[in-house]
Amino acid sequence: MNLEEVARLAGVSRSTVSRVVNGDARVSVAARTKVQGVVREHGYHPNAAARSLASRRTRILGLLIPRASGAIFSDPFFPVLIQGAIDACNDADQNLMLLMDTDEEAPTAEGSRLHRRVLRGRHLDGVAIAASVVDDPVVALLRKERLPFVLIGRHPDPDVAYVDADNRGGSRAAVAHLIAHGRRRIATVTGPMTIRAGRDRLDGYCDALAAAGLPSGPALIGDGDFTRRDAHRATHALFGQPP
Amino acid sequence: MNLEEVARLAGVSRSTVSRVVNGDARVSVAARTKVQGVVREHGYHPNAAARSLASRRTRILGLLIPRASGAIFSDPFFPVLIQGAIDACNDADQNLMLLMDTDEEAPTAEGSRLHRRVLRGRHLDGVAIAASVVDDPVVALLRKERLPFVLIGRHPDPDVAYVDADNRGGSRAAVAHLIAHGRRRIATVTGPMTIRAGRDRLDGYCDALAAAGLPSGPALIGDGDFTRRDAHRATHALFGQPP
DNA sequence: CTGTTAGCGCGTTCAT
DNA sequence: ATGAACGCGCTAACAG
Repeated sequence: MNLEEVARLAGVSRSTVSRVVNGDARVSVAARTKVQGVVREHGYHPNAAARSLASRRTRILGLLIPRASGAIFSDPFFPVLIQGAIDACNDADQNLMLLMDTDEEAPTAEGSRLHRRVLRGRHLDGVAIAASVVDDPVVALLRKERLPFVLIGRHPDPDVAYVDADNRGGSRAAVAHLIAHGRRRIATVTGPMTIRAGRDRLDGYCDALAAAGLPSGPALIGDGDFTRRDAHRATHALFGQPP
Repeated sequence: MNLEEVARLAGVSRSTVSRVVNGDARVSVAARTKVQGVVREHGYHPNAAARSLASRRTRILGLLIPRASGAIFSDPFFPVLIQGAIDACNDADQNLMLLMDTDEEAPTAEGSRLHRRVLRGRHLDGVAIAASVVDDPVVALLRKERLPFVLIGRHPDPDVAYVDADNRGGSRAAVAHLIAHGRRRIATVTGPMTIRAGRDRLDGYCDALAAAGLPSGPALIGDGDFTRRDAHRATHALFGQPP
């Protein structure tokens, strides 16, 4: 069952069927009704490949996930991220392709096998990149290929689009909330200081304390690494208890 | 840059280039070398959509994930599953599309919007279904559409392909290991008895105890629900301690 | 508002 | 071993 057949059965041309299927307004009510009937009756559904070939859009978005450090396992952020990406795609009638490099294959300047297969094959309309390192070669590659992309997490280059949480502001707000409720001795467990989000959250904590004229200091700051386990340990340490 | 251009630059026909790209043996060494040179030099890569349209294969496999109960967040199994699926796809030069129904849209007999868009659009070569309920309507739908699929988790219908862990055997082996190391009073924390894997693991536990002539009983069996939190609670309860 | 006409880029016979 | 020719199913001008 394809456009041609539907057209024949409905007594119109392929173009008209295509217009109906794609919600083009320039179709008479009669023709539209007729076509919709045939479509429903025969369960017609457009072929994705043909559509992509003709329209030059795949309706597929990529989500590139780093393999490094098995982050996808330990960091509870990833399930949330993935679910969010799926939901957003569903809302936009797009599909989500999950991308991750092979074990041995760190991305190089020429691009990995994954890169060649997916990114260069014009398999995607665009790609979101989770947790890339700042000098990730993938940025340069995607640019050269003019494939739209967005980084998840701040990027220094002003020409690179990114989305990020307001880590500093959020942290500041959280601490300000405690202060507003009368707390005067507020501790924090940080993330790694090598990671932007870690620094920003600590900065926000310091912002709020400074604004309220409250003290901080090493005794109130525990080192964490964004894992549950380490947060547990660091919190016990802050309270002067064994873990 | 497409087949046509590569052919022109290499002084051969499109067919020959296609053969080289697809690893067809029936090409002279001279032609092959020449074509490969042009391909590398100009960074040619076949267009996925055109390829799919002509070959009727997309090189995309789907992984259908249930939305129910936010399992993707709480169950550590999903990140592992996803990573495994990606790796397997990479190894087979396939791509992975992640599928999940919208919030409001439980799968019905006619199929959800997701279903229509992806499954019927012949967007996939096949699909793996994670944690479907036994009477999931998706099974009947996929069958009717002749889209290859496999369930993750046992399914009663003998005509339905599935993969599953040997829950009973694994559980039995674990308990037998403890017994072999001299333990005589062995407790377990179960999963929900409404779930096949939960029952099977409890059965395996009982198998091993019975084989060794060791006792079990309510005092040694804690009720869990596969969440970390509940396992924690149940374990404390088994030891007669507050959680 | 509708139909006709060209492609989109590639796989695949079928001759040669 | 190679090339010509057709078709995959659809979108997008264009003309009417």
